[in-house]
Amino acid sequence: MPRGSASAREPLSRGRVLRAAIALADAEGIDAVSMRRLAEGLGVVPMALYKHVADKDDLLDGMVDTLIGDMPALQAPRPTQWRGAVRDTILGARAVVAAHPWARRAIETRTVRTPAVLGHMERLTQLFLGAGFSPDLTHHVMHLLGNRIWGFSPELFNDPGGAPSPTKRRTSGTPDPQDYPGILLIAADAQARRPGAVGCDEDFEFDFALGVILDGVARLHRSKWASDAARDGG
Amino acid sequence: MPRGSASAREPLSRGRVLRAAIALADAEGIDAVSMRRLAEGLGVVPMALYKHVADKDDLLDGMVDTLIGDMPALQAPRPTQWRGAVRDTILGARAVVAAHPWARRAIETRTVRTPAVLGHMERLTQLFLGAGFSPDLTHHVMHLLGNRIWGFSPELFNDPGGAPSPTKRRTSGTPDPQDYPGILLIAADAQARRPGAVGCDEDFEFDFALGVILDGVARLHRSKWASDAARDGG
DNA sequence: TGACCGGGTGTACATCGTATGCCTACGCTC
DNA sequence: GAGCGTAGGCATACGATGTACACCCGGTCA
Repeated sequence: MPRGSASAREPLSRGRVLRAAIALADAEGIDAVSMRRLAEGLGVVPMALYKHVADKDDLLDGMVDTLIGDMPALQAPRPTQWRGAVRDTILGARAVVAAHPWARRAIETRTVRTPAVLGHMERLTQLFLGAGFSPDLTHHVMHLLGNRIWGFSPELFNDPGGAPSPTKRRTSGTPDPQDYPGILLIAADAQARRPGAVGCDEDFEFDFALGVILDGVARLHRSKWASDAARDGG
Repeated sequence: MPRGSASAREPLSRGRVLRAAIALADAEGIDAVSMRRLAEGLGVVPMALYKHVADKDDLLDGMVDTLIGDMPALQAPRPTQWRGAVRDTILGARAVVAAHPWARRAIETRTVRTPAVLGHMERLTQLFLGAGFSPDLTHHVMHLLGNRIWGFSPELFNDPGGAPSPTKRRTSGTPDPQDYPGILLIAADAQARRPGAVGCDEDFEFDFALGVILDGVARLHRSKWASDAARDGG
């Protein structure tokens, strides 16, 4: 009865819920995604969502999963091209994550491994194995890449999220820049190299770091690190 | 009146609040740290905490800050020893973080840079600058290290936190291991190398990754990467 | 003496996730 | 068609959380 018009509202589904949640997070940030706000946007009562989603954790997992499901998959590259293929795969992931500012934090906080997440990890793993990397080295390389496989690295100097309101943070004294001459020096240097820019060039930093890592990996691979059976105590 | 004994309770202070919060997090996990639980443990009403802490974010910031303040600072090393000094500094941080399981997640989610955080970053920065790294290269190296400066890297394969209760996660189907042969292969290989072990050898993976990164950095430094003025378009 | 003020108290509110039970419409079998 | 299980949306309610706001008490200082 309270339902203004009993029109043929298309029924909910897990996919529709997840897509609505992603849209809401895109529009208003991840903190705006509460079961109540989400249900409201779908013209439905909050508890209705629980027919399609186990709980809020499952919702977040689903959001991350559908997002990562959108990441492009490359055609099988030639084994000699593994370096470029890895870079392309990771930069493709980076593009997807960059389009959804909430995704970085969401991926970091998720704990379970959903199919799309595993699929992305599997593709990268196959690139290394296909290039002749040993399973052992491949394993270590995946750890070495860490969250960089998702196309992001922690923001060391920038502040993610909104600007810290100036009225807050009164209890802990604001640190004095003069106490950190080294940081000040590299900040000034960066500023001089990119006049007018705010913050660091995250895209450059990411590609730089990825390059250093893949160079190191390539060197290990060439040195037949993989074929040495006994490398540590175990 | 409700205060059982009006004994001379030692007054609260920011330090006492933060130490109590850390102890609570150590004992029962970070989720147990609510303003109410914390106040209860201190024999005080919840709102009393707000006289020493701006809000819950400030509390978390303070916890991280005092924790990082405990990290050991090395004596100034000789410039030729920068690699070992960096490694020791980071492994020292790792030891502190490892002693407080909640710290990893807490550090990741914090956004503001508190004095102790900046101090740790400053010390590392100085190690590179002192070894003759250019400010530019030092800057990139700090980004390259990322969260690894805190002594942890994302857990790719393990599940942090409590075991996922088997009754949950019913909505999204559990993935079939057979769909991920590459991951399965490296997991089986790791299992064969360390029979009876559960999960990955995080300590080894961390040191391995740190070694690859520092090797790459050393090579860049030796190749006088820093002295090339024009390296990209900008 | 009286004003101030640092610090602890009490009450109250908005918001959140979600347990539980009900109600309705559809599709199945007999 | 009669009976009925089931999927999906609804209504209510509970406990927990962060924190705004007003108060009050004991000291210090003019």
